[in-house]
Formats: sequence, C-alpha cells, structure tokens
Amino acid sequence: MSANNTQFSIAIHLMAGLGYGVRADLTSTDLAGSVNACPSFVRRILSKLSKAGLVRTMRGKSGTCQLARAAGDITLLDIYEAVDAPKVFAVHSYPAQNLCPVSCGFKHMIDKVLENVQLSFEETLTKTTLADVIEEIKKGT
Amino acid sequence: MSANNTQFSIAIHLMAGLGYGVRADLTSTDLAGSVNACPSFVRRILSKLSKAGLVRTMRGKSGTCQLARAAGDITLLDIYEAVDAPKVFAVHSYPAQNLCPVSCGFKHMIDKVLENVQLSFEETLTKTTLADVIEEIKKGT
DNA sequence: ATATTTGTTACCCTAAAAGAAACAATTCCG
DNA sequence: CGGAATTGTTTCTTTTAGGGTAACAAATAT
Repeated sequence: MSANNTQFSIAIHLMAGLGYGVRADLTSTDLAGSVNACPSFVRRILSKLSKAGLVRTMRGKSGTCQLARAAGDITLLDIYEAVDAPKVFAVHSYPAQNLCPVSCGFKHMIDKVLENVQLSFEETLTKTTLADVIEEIKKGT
Repeated sequence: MSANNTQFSIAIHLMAGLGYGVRADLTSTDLAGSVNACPSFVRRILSKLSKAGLVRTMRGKSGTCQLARAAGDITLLDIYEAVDAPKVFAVHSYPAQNLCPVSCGFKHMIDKVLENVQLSFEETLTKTTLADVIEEIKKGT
C-alpha cells in the first residue's frame, strides 16, 4: 500500500481517535498504535492538522494532542484541506500540439471541468462532521 | 509526471479528439499525436473505451476508431467507468488493533463515507456530456 | 501475400508516498 | 539546573502504482 495518498483517510482516523472520548488527549505514539503506522509519520500529519488549527498540541514532557474545537464544528472538508490531499482526479500534462485544435483547447476545458467537479466534491465533504464520523464508528461496533 | 492516474483525463482527451469533427475516424497514432503519448499506451486506453461500448474500433489495414454513439449521449461518468479510474480518495489499510474501538470501527465507517462521497461525485459526472466538453474546447480556442 | 492497424503482454523507468531514524526544540518535573 | 519525554522537522530508504516503450499476436483491406 503506497503511491496512493491515504493521508486524508489517516487524518480522519487520527481526528476520530482524538474525539472518541477514551481520553481527551493522546500522544502521537498512542495514535500511531491505533492507525498502525509509525509515530513519525503520524506526527507529520498531526503537524498539518495543528497548523490548520484543528488540533492543539503541547510539546515537552507529557506533551499531548487534543481537538482544538468541538467535533461537531469540524467537517471533513476542514480535514481534507488541512492535509492538502490530492484533487479528485489528475490531469495529464503534455506539450500542446499546435496543429491540433483539441490538443490546444483541452487544457482550458479540463481545468474548468475539474474545478466544477472538485467544488461539488468539497461541498459534499462539508455535510459530514467529525461528530457524525465518531457516531458512525460507535454505531458500527 | 507519474504515480498519479491520468487515464480518465487522457480518455476524455481521446474521446474529444474522436468527436471533435476534424475527421470521423482516427487511428491510435493520430490520437497519440494529439495527446502526446505513445500509440501503445493510447491503444491500451482505447481498448477499454471500446470494451465499454463508447468507441467502435476496426482492426486490420486502414483500421480506425470512431465514437460508438453521439457525443451528446456520452457522459463523463461513462468515460470514468470505462477506464476504471481510482476512487475520489484512497483509504489506508491496516491490521485493526483489537484494543482500540476506533481502530476496530474505522473501516466500516470510512467505507460508508467513501461510498456516499463517491456516489455524489459520480452524480456530478453525469451532468457533463462529451458534447459539452467539445463545445467548451471550441469556445476556448 | 503483404502491409497496416488494433489488441495484448511484458518489461523498464520514474516519481509519489509511506517507513524509519535521527535530531532539534520544547517543556515538565524532580 | 539537569534529565526525561514529547512534538516538530529533516533526511534517507523502501515500496509501489503507473506511464513509456517495444514486441508481437490477431485481424483485415488491398
């Protein structure tokens, strides 16, 4: 499993871990255990979440992480943006063939299509909050 | 540029090339010129489009490709499905940590979220047809 | 028959992303 | 003050998905 980008998914997992309620604050090692990834990688993602203001971290001895605000006030879009996950689809890049009208006009068109689709995707992400996610986890177990 | 999946984008390019109207039928080499990829790779994608019934191909000498139906009757979703492009986001896989409720319930939850988001994404793809795409290209040049 | 084209396979190369380790920066606590 | 523990950041390695390319089988027009 690699050469995809799973940081969005992992970030949701981390946030759910922090919001679940076992304990209010956890260390990167605690979280790494739940995700089954190495603490260093977890910290890289946590750092992004912290910079985005979704997580409050404390350095130093007995340093921990906790949610910066209520789970109901955090949407999946917040998390998606925090980790700077890839777009919904990738566009091939190529040197335009000047003789071919499709080749010349394609970039402009596909950028427009991607923008529309991306916006629509992000709109749907706003409809689910971290609280919904946590509730669904509790329901499923 | 690699380790992304650009086949959806390339497939749209190919379909636009076929539907643009320069000529009704083109060879994989013609199309490869427009996309600026090697003919072999283009054929791999064309083959998928053909199997999905979006493109009609003819083998042998003076073999060609053409759209199997009107551009207005082909949506972006048809193309997306034909090339079996990746989902809107990837989910990390990991062995569940039995002690942790989040770890145990996460998979179920994230699959559900992905399904919802994916369906919504695909719904928006149905709203754009190949004819729209071609028109947009013509407008842009 | 021959030439030309699609269809398919196989292999290589590249780049993205995860895994891991190291170390700096910070802070608690004795 | 000093040591221990934790986050933050960098660096390097490893893995792997996917594009690039070539080769060749299958098909068909001439």
